[in-house]
Amino acid sequence: MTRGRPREFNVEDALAAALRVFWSKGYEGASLSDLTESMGITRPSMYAAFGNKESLFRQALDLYEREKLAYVGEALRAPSARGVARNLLEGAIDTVTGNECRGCLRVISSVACQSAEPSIQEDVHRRTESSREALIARMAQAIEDGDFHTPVEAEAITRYLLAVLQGLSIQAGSGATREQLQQVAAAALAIWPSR
Amino acid sequence: MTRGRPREFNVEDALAAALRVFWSKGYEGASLSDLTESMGITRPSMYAAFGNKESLFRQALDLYEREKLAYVGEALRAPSARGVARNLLEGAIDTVTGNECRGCLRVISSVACQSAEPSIQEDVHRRTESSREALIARMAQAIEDGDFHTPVEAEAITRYLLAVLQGLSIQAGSGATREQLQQVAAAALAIWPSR
DNA sequence: CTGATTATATACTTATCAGTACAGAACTAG
DNA sequence: CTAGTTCTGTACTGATAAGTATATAATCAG
Repeated sequence: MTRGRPREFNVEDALAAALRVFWSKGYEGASLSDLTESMGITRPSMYAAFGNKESLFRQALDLYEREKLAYVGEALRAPSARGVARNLLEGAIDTVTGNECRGCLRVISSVACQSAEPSIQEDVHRRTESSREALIARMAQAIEDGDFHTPVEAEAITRYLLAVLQGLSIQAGSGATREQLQQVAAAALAIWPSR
Repeated sequence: MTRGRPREFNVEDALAAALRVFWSKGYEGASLSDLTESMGITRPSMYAAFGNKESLFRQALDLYEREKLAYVGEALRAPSARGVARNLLEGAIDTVTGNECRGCLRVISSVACQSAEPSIQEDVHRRTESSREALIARMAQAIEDGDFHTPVEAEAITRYLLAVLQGLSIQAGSGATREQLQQVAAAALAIWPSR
């Protein structure tokens, strides 16, 4: 029951193109001209389909989390804290080096939106915090399970692991190769203090 | 022997003000109006004293490295790899939480200059690489000294430590407290594989 | 075929960007 | 004092930013 002239472009494809632009240039660095050119649509079509630049960015973040951060939820289901850490490290390396854009869009956004509208910063912050809470809960369970050789606090070990993962994103964005990042992950896992 | 009308502002103070603006907003997020307002000078005065926005940014980076990254050079002179790691972690926490701006300007710049002029990206990249080379050399020495309990490669352990440090910067920028970051550092040091 | 509806393309709006022209002000050299 | 030099403030430049008005094109309901 669609009335009126039908849309001539595919919304998902256009959103995927916008995601690539935001991923490589950041929210503020991506101009509407950059975006609409990559999306293959005109400016009014973008506004009609996605609202405005901020809304387009949020929808691109949603797509990113659905398509590129799915590994996080799976990683948490590993049977041990070591398995969680290994899965997260491997998944992060895949994501930050396995696409045409380097680095993690969430990490990029948490840094590169410092001068953007507060609503954008809050959105990015909320997403980051929600993942951290989930990882803290998983680590608390691992502590209860007796996974750790040494006494650790759930938040501290979580923030430590997140720091390594964030560092992988930074280094990927600065040109580190997949092999170099795999050595980092191997070093981190070699000293990881749990089963 | 200065001829002509004397400058009415202090160049170092103005540069320090510009540094704070770049630090909090990034290179592209900092507009000339933001900069000159914080510096307390007019636009032509800025251009006369510093050249242009890019040159101002480079000089601000120079000032940042002189004043805020001095701890890196000192940290490398610790007698053991563990001492180097501890000093770098402590120095990083001081720098990323001890100023009115949060995070490390170098890390911020390596992410937030993705859509800036290539010459800026190259400058930031070169500075980052130079620090990494120095740390790799120090770790190679530590390996030769027999500091490490387990076999490690200098570049891998360097990139691992840098990843933790970069993660501290990201988390500071996202609102983590000094105490939270100190727990991360403590966790990293507790499992650090050398004397 | 007609009318309502929705999408498209062109061309516009206002605001802001980095950078500068120019006139006048403040100093030194003589 | 005057002449030369350098800095300051106002007001501008052209380019680009995000967002939109308007006319037209393509569909559906009747």
